[in-house]
Amino acid sequence: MLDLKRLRSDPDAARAALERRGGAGGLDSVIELDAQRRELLPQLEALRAEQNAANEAISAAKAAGGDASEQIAQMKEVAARAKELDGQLQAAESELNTALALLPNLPDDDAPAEDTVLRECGEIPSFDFEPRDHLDLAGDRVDMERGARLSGARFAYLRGELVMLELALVRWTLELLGRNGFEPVIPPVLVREEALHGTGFLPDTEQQIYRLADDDLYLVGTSEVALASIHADEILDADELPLRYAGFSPCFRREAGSAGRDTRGIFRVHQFDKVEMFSFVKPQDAKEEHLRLLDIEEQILTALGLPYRVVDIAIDDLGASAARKFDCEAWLPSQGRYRELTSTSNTTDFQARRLAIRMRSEGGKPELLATLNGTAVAVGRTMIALLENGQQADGSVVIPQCLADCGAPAILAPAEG
RNA sequence: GGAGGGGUGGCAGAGUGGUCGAAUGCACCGGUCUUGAAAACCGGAGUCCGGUUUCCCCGGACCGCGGGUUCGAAUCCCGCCCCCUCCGCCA
Repeated sequence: MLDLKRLRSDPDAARAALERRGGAGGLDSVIELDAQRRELLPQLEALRAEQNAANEAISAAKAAGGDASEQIAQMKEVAARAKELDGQLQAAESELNTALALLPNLPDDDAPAEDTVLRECGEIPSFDFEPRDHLDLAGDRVDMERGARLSGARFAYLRGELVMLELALVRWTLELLGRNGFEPVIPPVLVREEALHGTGFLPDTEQQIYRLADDDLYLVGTSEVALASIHADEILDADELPLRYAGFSPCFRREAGSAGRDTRGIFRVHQFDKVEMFSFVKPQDAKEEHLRLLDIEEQILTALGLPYRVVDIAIDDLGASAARKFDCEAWLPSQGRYRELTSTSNTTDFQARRLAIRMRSEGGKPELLATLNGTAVAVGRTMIALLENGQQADGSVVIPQCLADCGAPAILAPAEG
């Protein structure tokens, strides 16, 4: 959510920023509704003041044993008018809130108009054989057929050695993040609407989200939702910032509208596990923290021996809450191209405002802080990259030593059959 | 799932229709006293929204959240959320 005061005092700057991300249409109605509200509010407050004064007089009269029936009769009318005004005000406010919630975050000045590759790192492997894709390499350790039989398309059983690989990957990642100040968290993945609204996924991406039929709860598409909400309605001590969390949880996405895309294997599935980084920082530290999250993502990819590139994401591809976003894309030999593995966003005060997360500096007033998120490891996609880049001519896969040290098999046997 | 109890300021805890934004205690921040400290005493202090001579004052809102009754609601009524206890069930 954007700062209404800033929109009011400098609408042109906001309009210019919103136009960069493809339309400032909603802004005008916000400003109009705000003006409406600001006209009604003082009227209502004047009536309330009148009521308050009368209430004092009435109770004084009654205490003195006098009669206040005339004044009470008068106040009846005032109360009726106040009620009517209040109705109008609430209608205006609710429209205003809806309109305001539809506005995305203002993009960072540095966010580019086009996707921009910042760098390519690591060595793209060259094979003296035709590289297999992850599904061929995994065999029935990624069991799509039975997954589909159980739950439908885009679901899979992960089996055998790959389970141990996942656990090692998660363990290794959480330890690395722990050294970087992130507290591990396993959050609820079933959340109320407020949490999704607060993080900007609603009303923006409804069609991507699973909703329970009987319980006003939603399955999260990322633990970002739960991590952001961990401090909702709190005023944090500025001295204890930054606060960093590493969430580990399954993620659920409907993938509506992506029919026919990435249908093979587990690249795009309805359920996957992910380790997510989330930071609460002072506003002035947000950009630096963003680079820090990106750096950790790169450290992870580098340590796993995966060739990757970093993309500065175009303004029109930013999610509603992001002011700027970097993706890390790993090289997939079977596709001969880079594909998204991780992503980090600076959401500035957009989520903090919606979730009412503030900080207080020594002796100061509460002020909004900034939130940032970044993928540490999207397990499914990372395993794809590990399999495909680590494959050998016989179909076996060499797993990085750091993961073997955490309990992964050092070498995955060739798939059977 | 059944039965009951409860959500009040940073914490504890009064308050069941009328000067209640809210007693009191603790904690906190000033000040007096003291060589210094403690104690004692005096004073201050919440959040949000408007206005404004922009933190100086004025108005409004906030006693879990949202409605309702009333001239007037922390207090009465309804719905929701959360916490606790007991029973049942369960990994």
